[in-house]
Amino acid sequence: MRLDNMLIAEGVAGPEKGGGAGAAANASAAASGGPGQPENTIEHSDYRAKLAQIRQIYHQELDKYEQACNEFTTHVMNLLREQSRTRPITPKEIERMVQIIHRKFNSIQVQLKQSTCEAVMILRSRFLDARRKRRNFSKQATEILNEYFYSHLSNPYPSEEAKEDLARRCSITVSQVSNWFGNKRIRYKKNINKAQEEANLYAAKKAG
DNA sequence: TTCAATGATTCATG
DNA sequence: CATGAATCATTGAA
Repeated sequence: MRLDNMLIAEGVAGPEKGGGAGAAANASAAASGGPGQPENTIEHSDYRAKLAQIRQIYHQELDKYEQACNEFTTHVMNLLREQSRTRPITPKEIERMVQIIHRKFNSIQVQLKQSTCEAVMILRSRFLDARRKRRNFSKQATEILNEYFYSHLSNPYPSEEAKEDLARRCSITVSQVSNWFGNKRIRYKKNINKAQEEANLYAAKKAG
């Protein structure tokens, strides 16, 4: 079942009791290619804490259902035993009854797995989104980038080498340099008036 | 707490 | 694939 694999892969659900056949977990770890560096440690432990919380709730609910299922089963068995005094009841009939009950509770558990799976997916996407870990660049870094931008205002498109150089000097990645220039260009164009002050500022700085 | 600035992502284009 | 545009999510100052 896909749901089980998913939950197991996230460490939410343990192996099925009774020794289910273990299916190969296909790693869907699509490396984002970009600056998705595994710069965790703190972030990651936070992630795992929340994952553990989900796991705890999951097992809690699972136990609850299992217990309820057992209770209900014995209850029904007792009823059947009473009835057996007034009419014949075959073992087949009892077995069928038990199966029906188990199927019902099983479908409830599937729902539980589904909602747990959903919660894990949401948690994952939230932690995978780098926009949530945004930090502003250092003052000097923006200084360097602005200096380049305004001294190449007629053609603010740094070559790959220039990007690498800027990245090195700013202690950021080339992707971040590209992002910065992408944002800068469009935001400069958006209101030239205000940006003009900045342009003058950097022009003066260069002259001085 | 509000809000502009800002870094990152998504989507369309060529 | 690089870019522009729109949008998202966080930061930092008012």
